[in-house]
Amino acid sequence: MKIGELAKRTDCSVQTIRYYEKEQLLCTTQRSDGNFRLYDEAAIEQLLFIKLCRNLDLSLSEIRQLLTLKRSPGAQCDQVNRMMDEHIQQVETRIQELVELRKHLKVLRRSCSSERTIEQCGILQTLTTDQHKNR
Amino acid sequence: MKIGELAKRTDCSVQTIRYYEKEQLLCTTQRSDGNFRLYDEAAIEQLLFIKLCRNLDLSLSEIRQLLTLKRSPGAQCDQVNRMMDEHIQQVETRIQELVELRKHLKVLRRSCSSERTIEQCGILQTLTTDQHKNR
DNA sequence: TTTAAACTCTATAGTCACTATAGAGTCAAG
DNA sequence: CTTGACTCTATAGTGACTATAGAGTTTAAA
Repeated sequence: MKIGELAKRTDCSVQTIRYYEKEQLLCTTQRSDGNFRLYDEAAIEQLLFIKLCRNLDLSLSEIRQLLTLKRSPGAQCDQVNRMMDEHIQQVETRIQELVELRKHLKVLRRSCSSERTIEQCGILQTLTTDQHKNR
Repeated sequence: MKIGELAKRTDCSVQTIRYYEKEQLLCTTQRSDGNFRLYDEAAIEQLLFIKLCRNLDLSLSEIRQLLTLKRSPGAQCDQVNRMMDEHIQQVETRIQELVELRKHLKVLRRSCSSERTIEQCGILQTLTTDQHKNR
């Protein structure tokens, strides 16, 4: 299977696959006579695993760690658990930040209506006034 | 006031100030004999305005638009309102995504406990099994 | 007065996870 | 044998900075 078919079967772009290889998330593969990458079914598995992790917003570095761990089945899985806990914490924090942000944005948005000129614009006025609070 | 003092008074790094100048968020300033940038109080105002907008997660491009609008006080402020509405929508969407993600992560995390080996690791097992669902 | 420290300058590279492009080579069908 | 679809490598771009190198400027102390 050449890279194009792998891309199609995993719904991943060709460039991304090459990028993952460079980043050591996929092993270097056999090459054909014409220097084309050749993949087997295991490559599909590996790539789908990576995609799944990316959907969970894990970084490539985190995924690299997981892949390494997968290769030592006897080790304790504390490290996997710790990574997940940290990751969940990061997501929690980001949600909190965004909820706060949304609140601010809505307050700000309510301070203006469409019929005004820039000069009267409640949003710009609020922003301009708030500058001074930040000093 | 030289760039270092401006940085201190706005709690902004020197590099960031130079970056904003390059990106046309701050005007080019007078220079001293030794080619140092010289700022006045208005620069503080402008920079604080930018910081405030960045805290609202507005992009530099959005902020550039706001700054341009601020300079034409007679114009209608529809554009400001529209930008804010779009921005709020983006934040909403991202919050929804992250809430979904958090749910997935928590389910996944509950599938494992610390005393297991990698081989028994519920997280890795789930991820490895889920691969197949995605095909 | 020298010299050292602290500041400033420009230009460039790095971050992350890709995406896009150029320019060249490979391969199968018609 | 040529066309078109594919593949290869290498490089640059994204956004909003951060970090570095190597040079010049200014201020204060020795």
